[in-house]
Amino acid sequence: MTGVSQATVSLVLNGRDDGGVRIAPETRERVLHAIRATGYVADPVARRLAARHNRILGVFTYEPVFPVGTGDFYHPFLVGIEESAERLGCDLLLLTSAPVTDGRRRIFHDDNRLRLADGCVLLGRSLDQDELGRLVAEGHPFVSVGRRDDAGGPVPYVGADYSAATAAVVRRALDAGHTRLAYLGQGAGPESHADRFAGYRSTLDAAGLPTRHEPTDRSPADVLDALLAAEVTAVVAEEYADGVALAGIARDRGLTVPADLSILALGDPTRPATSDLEFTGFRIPRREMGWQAVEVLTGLLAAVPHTVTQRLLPCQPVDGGTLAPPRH
Amino acid sequence: MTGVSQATVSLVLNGRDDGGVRIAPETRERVLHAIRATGYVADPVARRLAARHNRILGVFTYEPVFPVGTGDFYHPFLVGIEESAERLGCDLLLLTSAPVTDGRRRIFHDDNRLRLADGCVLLGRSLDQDELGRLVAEGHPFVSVGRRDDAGGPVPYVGADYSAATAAVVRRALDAGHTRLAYLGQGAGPESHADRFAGYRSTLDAAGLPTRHEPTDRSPADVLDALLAAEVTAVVAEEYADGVALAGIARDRGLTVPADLSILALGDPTRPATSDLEFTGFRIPRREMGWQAVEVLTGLLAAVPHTVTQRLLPCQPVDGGTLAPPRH
DNA sequence: TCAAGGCGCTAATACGAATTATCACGGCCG
DNA sequence: CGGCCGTGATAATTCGTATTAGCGCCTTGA
Repeated sequence: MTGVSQATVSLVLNGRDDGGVRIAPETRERVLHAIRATGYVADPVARRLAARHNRILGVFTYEPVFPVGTGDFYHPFLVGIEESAERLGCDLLLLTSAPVTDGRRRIFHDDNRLRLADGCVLLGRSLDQDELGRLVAEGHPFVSVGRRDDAGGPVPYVGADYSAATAAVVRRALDAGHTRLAYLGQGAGPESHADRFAGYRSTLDAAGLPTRHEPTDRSPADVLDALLAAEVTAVVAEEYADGVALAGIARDRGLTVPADLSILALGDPTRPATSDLEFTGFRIPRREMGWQAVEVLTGLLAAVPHTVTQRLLPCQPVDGGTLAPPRH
Repeated sequence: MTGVSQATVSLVLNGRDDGGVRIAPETRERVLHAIRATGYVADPVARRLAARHNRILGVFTYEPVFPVGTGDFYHPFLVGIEESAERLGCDLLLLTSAPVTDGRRRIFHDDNRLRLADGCVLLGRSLDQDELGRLVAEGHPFVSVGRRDDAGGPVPYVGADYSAATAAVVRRALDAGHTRLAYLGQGAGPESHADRFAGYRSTLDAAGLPTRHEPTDRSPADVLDALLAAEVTAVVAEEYADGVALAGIARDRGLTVPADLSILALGDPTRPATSDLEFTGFRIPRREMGWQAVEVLTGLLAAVPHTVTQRLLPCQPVDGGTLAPPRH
């Protein structure tokens, strides 16, 4: 249309006028006019191949991206991620094609489109250690939402400070006069569980009080029996849903929460569970974690110096009504 | 590593053994071994450049993808889209980078990554007519979630049959004995509104009853006054939230819903609105619309013959408690 | 005896843009 | 008049893959 070469179009298209590049204003105008007339847009694929980046951020979740069963626990993270992406002019590639092998989604498979994106945000309660290690080893830029242990190298993350938040919850129970507290949950496995347990244990240790760990592989009724037998007066529940179940069975037995038993929830519900109780505990800054994850990732991509790539955000305390002084 | 050419690797990588392609089993094994050893994965960008498609579906929303303010009205659509995409082994590209110009997001801008995807799902109450026309004209494969009028050509869509669903709701009111019904809402503009109004009007026309259209640009109080003055006994509310507002003001005036006034809601809430009433009306098959949208799109892409590209799905009636026979 | 085809593989090319080295052309200087 | 420089543009190369037309040798059938 304009009689110029492909190179010239490229230069005009990208508004280049820096070092060494010179286009006569008249020519530039002619090309721009043709671009507008035809609505020409550079093929993003070819562009990416040549330029090595394309402002696309991958989002990989170990759970379905738009969850149904998990009661939308992950939704706020995605809201935050989207808001950041929009602000930064990035598109999001949801890696939904990852096949489920051996009961879990895998990032690396024989047609993964991971590298189509400049970098990647990882989401999920527990990330596969091998895959994480491989991401680190191969130098893929990525950020985990949620703290992760090293995997052959430091893992960039934006997590919630479960340890501090749990410690704060436990201290509130201590302040209320409790001396026999139990931790209800795994307390191990995913970092988020281990961190909570660490916060629980260290606070009680510091207070010189005994700890008690109640696993969740038994029925709530059995758990309650064990707790009562041990004269426990306050329980911190790793999972909101476990707290709800315990409260339910306690009520069935004629016990009142919190008068007879205080129950504290360490975070928002990850499994669907409804209760008319509002639990004392804390709220996870999920949206903010999404924001900052994208921030860290783009910082990584742009190699911005002094970017802190491991961040723990504080959780917001929730008063609720499930903590009361112990009976004597 | 194996001493073979790039072409051979490509052939082995893609498991080609069809027409004309022959690789010695021994060679194939050697290459496969090297691939496994190095964890080599073909660059999806280059692959796309050569193959012209990449199993990536674009998702463009005229509202934020992960909405907060709209009370997650769009969430179920996305759930359906994701489920289909996962089943089909497709990734989703959320076109979040679309800039907002003149108060609305635009698909076409000077760096749109639309063509990176094989096709595109469009979501939103009202799609820009010009952009829709351009998509049709340029032959971009796409599907709209929600029925759309032609835009210089037929628009592929998967919509809800608002017209039929509204007609059914109105007929229920007629069966209950109502003869003076009003339509509360725009009744025009987006296709979804126009369709509802068409269902309302045609049903009353067929019954030989008068129609009454109450716009929403006045306060609920004024609306209620007008309705009572006209001795209207049943109102169909285009928007759930408008129904809630009307019910609220009616209650303030000492009226009872539905004894004094029946209020029917034409679909799920699109704006946040809470009410202790469960409205009689219908439910939009949002998740299913998402499923089928992806189905239509992939049908379009694969040029599957006899694919119906314009589909209207039935809405599910909801009984609720806001319809009662009129007082005499 | 010879054309036709089978065999396993590779060289070359296409995909569409970004980038860089280089070109032709005047004008200016000494 | 030759050399130099600033101009404005382009040819050529690159990115990493998919695809195709052959390569030379050997077997087969007529």
